[in-house]
Amino acid sequence: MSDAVQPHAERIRRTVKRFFGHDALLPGQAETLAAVLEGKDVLLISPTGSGKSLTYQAAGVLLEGVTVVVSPLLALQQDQMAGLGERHPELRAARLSSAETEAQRAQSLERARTGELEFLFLSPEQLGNDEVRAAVAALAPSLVAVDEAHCVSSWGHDFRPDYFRLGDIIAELGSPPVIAMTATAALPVREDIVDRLRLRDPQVIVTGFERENLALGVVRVTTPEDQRRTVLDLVADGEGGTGIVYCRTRRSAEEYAEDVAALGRRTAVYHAGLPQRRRREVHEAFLAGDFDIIAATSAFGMGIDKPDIRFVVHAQVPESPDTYYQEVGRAGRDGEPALAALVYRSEDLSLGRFFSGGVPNAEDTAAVLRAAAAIDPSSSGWRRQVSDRAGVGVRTSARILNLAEQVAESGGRTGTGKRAVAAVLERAEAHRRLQHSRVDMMRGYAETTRCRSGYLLGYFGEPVTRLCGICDNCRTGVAELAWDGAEKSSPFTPQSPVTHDAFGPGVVTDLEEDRVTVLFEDVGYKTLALDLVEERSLLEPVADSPTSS
DNA sequence: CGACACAACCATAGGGTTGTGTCGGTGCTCTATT
Repeated sequence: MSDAVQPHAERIRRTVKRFFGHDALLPGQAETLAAVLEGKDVLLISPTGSGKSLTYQAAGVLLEGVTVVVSPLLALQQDQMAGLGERHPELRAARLSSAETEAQRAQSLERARTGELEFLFLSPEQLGNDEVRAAVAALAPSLVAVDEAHCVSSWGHDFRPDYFRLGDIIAELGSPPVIAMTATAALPVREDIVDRLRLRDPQVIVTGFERENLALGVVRVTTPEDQRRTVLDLVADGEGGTGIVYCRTRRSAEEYAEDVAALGRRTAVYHAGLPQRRRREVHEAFLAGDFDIIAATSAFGMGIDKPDIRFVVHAQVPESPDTYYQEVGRAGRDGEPALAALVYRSEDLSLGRFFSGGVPNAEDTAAVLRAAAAIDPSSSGWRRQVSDRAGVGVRTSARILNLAEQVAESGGRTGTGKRAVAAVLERAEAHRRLQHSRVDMMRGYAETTRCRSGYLLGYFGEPVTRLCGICDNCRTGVAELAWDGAEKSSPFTPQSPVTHDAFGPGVVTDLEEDRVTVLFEDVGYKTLALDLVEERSLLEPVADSPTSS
């Protein structure tokens, strides 16, 4: 046990025993709780089912005062509150959302004021509302827990821009310690979380990434007919086990649901186009074991904590290893063997590029920057006013404002002129390049002859010390040919800074015998052949700065 | 970016080719009607 843990160990142990009935803590929990007691921020990266909820709950109990829990989905908030209510009725929780009436909301705030509530659940959008934020700030919360914190990065850039404002919001809540929790986060996602939540010198705690019971595999197909048959064969091979078929479009999910049902499995379709009620029904029936197979879009995911999912088949390749790992991570939580099969047609990669392609146009950007400069930022509903005045939709407008803020933070050009507009657009372009490079990394995964597990672990910045032995490449023996053991005779080291002639500064994310993958600040992930890099000395290690030694 | 629907085209019938347009994922919240 580390020195930081020691002074608090007894108190932590007693609290966890008394409130949650556990004698021992799981990996990462004690460190997280000790750090929070020291007033530090924590980024906790830990698989689902490893006790992340208990960690923030115990932290909330250890710290006097109300804990604000930021959670992305209303359904998830409901699950968490129900779990608390069932197991720990003495730990009172409430939430503020659009599902509560004005009277209920007032009552919850009142209960929080009198100290009756331990936990208050909110979406980032609620906290983005001026009045709600002021009311929560008046409670002087002692802790902010951000659940599913990867959403900051995956949604904050465009889909749910309020995620990008959480840093400012937490400051307005009085800057209490923050626990950000997620199951997976590659380097740029961690950076987004730390930057956007404004975590102060956070303790980054990573516990077990590898899923030893998950057999990864890829089936390469060329025609749509081939693809369809392969998916259905994989489901049929599932030997009666429970599984998910992930599809990229609602339509494809509908079609596969029909085809799979024809195999005689109890099947349902799930996507965001279904009525709310139906979605809840399917979700609950699946957890209860009343469906065998769900054909779904990416809408089916967070909150699916079912231990005995035996396989996850991707009918089309997703847009990034980040998404892929999240989705396959739902299989085999019980530790029994599980299968993750990707049916890969390279044409499907283009959909990933389309979905991550949008960059705001120059006219909208200029209009929003002008409107923002003309309206007093402290006036209520500023963002709404800016959007109205600029004549640009709220979401686009919010995104442009977020981009402009990032430009300002990094010392870029501000104001309303041509060069300020260009700086905003360049920022958006840089993000688009990162997204597209993630698609390239997904292609790399699908086409690699390496151990698949090793490829993903490397992508997520984890040390690769052995072959998984159960992925398709390991089983056919091709992975062994590429494997050169844990020792790498490369001039580069994982996680170390480098600089490239054309791509600029970056960080080494992964090493193979003959190539190196670098995450560049401006262009995202690039995998470079080592012989070429050495021959032309394209890539130079950057000496460690004195501060980091 | 690419799949798909639909229309126009050729030319004396209807099926293939080419061109044009549309659509594609993830959720919160607010507001006005039933």
